[in-house]
Amino acid sequence: MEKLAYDFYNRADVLTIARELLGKVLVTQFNGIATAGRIVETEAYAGENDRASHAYGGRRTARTEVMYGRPGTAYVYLCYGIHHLFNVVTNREEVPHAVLVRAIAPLQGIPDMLLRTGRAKPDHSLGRGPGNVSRALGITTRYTGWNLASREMFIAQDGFAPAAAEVAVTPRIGVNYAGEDALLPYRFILKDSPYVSGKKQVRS
DNA sequence: ATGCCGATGTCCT
DNA sequence: GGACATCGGCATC
Repeated sequence: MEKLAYDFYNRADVLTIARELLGKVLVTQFNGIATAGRIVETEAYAGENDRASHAYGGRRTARTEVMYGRPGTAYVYLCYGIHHLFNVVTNREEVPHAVLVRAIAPLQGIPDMLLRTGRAKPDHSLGRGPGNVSRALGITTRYTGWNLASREMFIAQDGFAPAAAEVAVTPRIGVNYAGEDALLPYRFILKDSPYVSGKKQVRS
């Protein structure tokens, strides 16, 4: 597998990056435990002009500072006091764009993912939803600011590339507070993946 | 299948 | 004090 290079993240169009992250592989190797999953759902957050973004209006806090930093770093923050949500910082420095990874299809280290998430058997909930993604991969806020080309945490390409017909675009989840920006088509999913988050999922 | 609820760090008013 | 890029469990239909 080939790690995504700096130039992949250092681009101006966060929507293109969010779309292209579909099918890529997110890998963690913390404490010698290797786990990996294929990204099947992403959301773009377009920084200062996006009401749904933590950086809306150019807001800078200790938490959001990494979004203003180097493209290709991890922005991990705590949501609702419980869930660690994993994002990829994009665009050049000082432009706080990011892509939230909302779901993965588990590829490697499934027994360790089960241990981390307290499940007995793998099912479609294992990598579904941004909180579950981080739990399965062992990602916590201590890894915010980490380079995504590091040995312990990176995104790679293994040759899988979804066709345009397999990709759907929808509004983002859980951003109703963002007014009109909640309607923007900034969420990208692999249509047929059972791991994609959202309301209706029947099979197990 | 749908809905309510509790958990609870960070940021804002 | 309240809202928030959520989740899982339980109650109810």
